[in-house]
Amino acid sequence: MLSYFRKNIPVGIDDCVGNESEKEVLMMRMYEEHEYCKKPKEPSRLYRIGMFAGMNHVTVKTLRHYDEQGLLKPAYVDEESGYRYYQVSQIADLHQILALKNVGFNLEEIKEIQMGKMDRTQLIRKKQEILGELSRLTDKLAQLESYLAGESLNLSAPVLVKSLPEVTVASMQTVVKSYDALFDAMPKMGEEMERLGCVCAQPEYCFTHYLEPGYKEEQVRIETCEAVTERKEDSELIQFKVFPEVKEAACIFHKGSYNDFSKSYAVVLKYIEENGYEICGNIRESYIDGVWNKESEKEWLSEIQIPVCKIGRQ
Amino acid sequence: MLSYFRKNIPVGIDDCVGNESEKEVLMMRMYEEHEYCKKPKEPSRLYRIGMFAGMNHVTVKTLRHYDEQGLLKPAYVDEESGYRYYQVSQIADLHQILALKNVGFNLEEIKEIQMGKMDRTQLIRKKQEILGELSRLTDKLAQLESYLAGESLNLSAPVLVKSLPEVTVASMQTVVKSYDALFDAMPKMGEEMERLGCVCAQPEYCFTHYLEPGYKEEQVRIETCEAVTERKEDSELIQFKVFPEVKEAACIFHKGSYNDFSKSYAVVLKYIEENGYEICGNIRESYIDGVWNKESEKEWLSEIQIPVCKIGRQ
DNA sequence: CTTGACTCTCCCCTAAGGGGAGACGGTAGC
DNA sequence: GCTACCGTCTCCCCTTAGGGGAGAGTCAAG
Repeated sequence: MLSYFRKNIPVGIDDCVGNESEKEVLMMRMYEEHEYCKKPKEPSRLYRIGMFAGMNHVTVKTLRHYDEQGLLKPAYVDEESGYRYYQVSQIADLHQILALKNVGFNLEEIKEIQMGKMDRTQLIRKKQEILGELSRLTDKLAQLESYLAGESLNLSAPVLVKSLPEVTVASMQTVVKSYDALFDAMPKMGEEMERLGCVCAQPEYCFTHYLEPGYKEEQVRIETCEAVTERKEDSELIQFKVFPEVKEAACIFHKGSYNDFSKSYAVVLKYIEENGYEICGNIRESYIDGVWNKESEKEWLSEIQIPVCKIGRQ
Repeated sequence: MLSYFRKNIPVGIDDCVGNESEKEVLMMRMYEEHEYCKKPKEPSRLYRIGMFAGMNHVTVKTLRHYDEQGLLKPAYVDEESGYRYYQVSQIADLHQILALKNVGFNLEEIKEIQMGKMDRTQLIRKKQEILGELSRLTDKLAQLESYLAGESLNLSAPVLVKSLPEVTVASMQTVVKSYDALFDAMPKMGEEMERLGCVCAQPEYCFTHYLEPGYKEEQVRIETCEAVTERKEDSELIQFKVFPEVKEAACIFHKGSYNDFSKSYAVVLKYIEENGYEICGNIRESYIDGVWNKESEKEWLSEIQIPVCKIGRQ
């Protein structure tokens, strides 16, 4: 505590300077000689920005930015050179800013805190924010893990959880002997829809709705649906119905022949399990490209949509 | 699957168009009539950007951005109007982009993945990234909790963990009867340093180093240190030494009389405990503003620095 | 032909600074 | 007093993943 001797150095310029006399006092202090220090002209209690930055492990740019934002004004700014001079006691203020930034507050919020507009509720709100971010991040991690577990297989056909909007459809229930017979009834349905004056919705959305959960080898009860712009009169073959919105559905695109559907099912079901979801609705298979517009089976495209919800979150 | 009938629609334009014949084919398909749909001029397999965006729960801006970045080029762009047209099969590509984004990849990385520059190591690196972010976030949470626990007390004098750089000091060991006698030996030390030709380091750093851990009421062995530019010859009173860098030190600023030091100690020690640190070095008290330059005790400023390390991380 | 809904490009904006250019300021050595 | 060198100033552009809007052109329906 050698500076102990310097009792008679003029003091009291804690507030930011504004007039000439204050400036003079500050400059006097800057050039005051230490009792024994051999660098008499080095400012002793006022530091230029580079030194102040170095003392506090921050960059010059950062200090200038805080000055601009009004978070930490230098104790004194030379009018002609524009040089910023900082006091040692401002370390504490900077310290506070850095600590608040560490907790996740942004500069705007920190400024409000400085102005005293800070209460418990804001701290709690920030805590909620962090918790939310934390859960989002753990979700990401789980998905990444599932990618890592499944090799690159599911990188080209990834699972995405999205919502399915409400949709009005023309539907036709059938029981097909096997999955192969799935498309047999379709021509009839097309004719019937044309007869009833149906207009297809845009974008087109044509899918098979599996009416029973689980996998059965035969006697599969399904519903063939096509989105339409409005309900028409029900006929013997066709009923109109509205599917309510599905908040979350795990979806995967399947490219290629329908014989390989099981692979895509494996991927999406694994995803559901590994990411803490459970199936909470009947599965839809949406047909996008197929024999009607693609010559090669390899170009066929479908989407499997499985309504899910997070376990425990009902 | 009503579009089943449309077997004879020209196909095979999966690649992005470039020449005139391809364009014509595409436009043909756009204006193709459905068998039964009543909006014959509505494009059937090509969608404009708004529709394509709506189908996929993304914004138009996003699609345009992906186009610019080369992540998802529209299947066809009208040369005169500049309109972007998307194919249904591109939903799968968009799907992949969104899924990768969900896992935390940025657009640049996604582009690399699309180009096949993707291997397991990158997935693992991304996982490490997420884990790091996760631990940073839990740290934030812990600090926030400690703020919440301590009311607003420590918001004005927050604890910050930072590094202390290597420093060369002149030191003088003494045993003081009580903390009150701490400053008694200082004038002597100042004179001696002057005699030895010491030059104070800039910025000034003058502190008491407590040589024994724990708190003792009397017979405190301390070391008074002042940073200097270079070593000089040791004298009977003064030795020169180099403090190595301290990687992590929990620091707190203390404003006001030294009688209240215990309060600041309480705050910082609580912080250390609550944030999973432990003390791993001797405590320093750095004196910044004091009786030598401030009239009012309220303006005195000191900093308590406690070397710490994360428990378990050595 | 008009209207309204869509789309285009172009420009500026975000948070917290980073990087650099060109011009001064301050100090040290000669 | 001159020069070299470092520190600092302001000003400008850049980062991500798009958002907002202006002004102009397009598309389909009445």
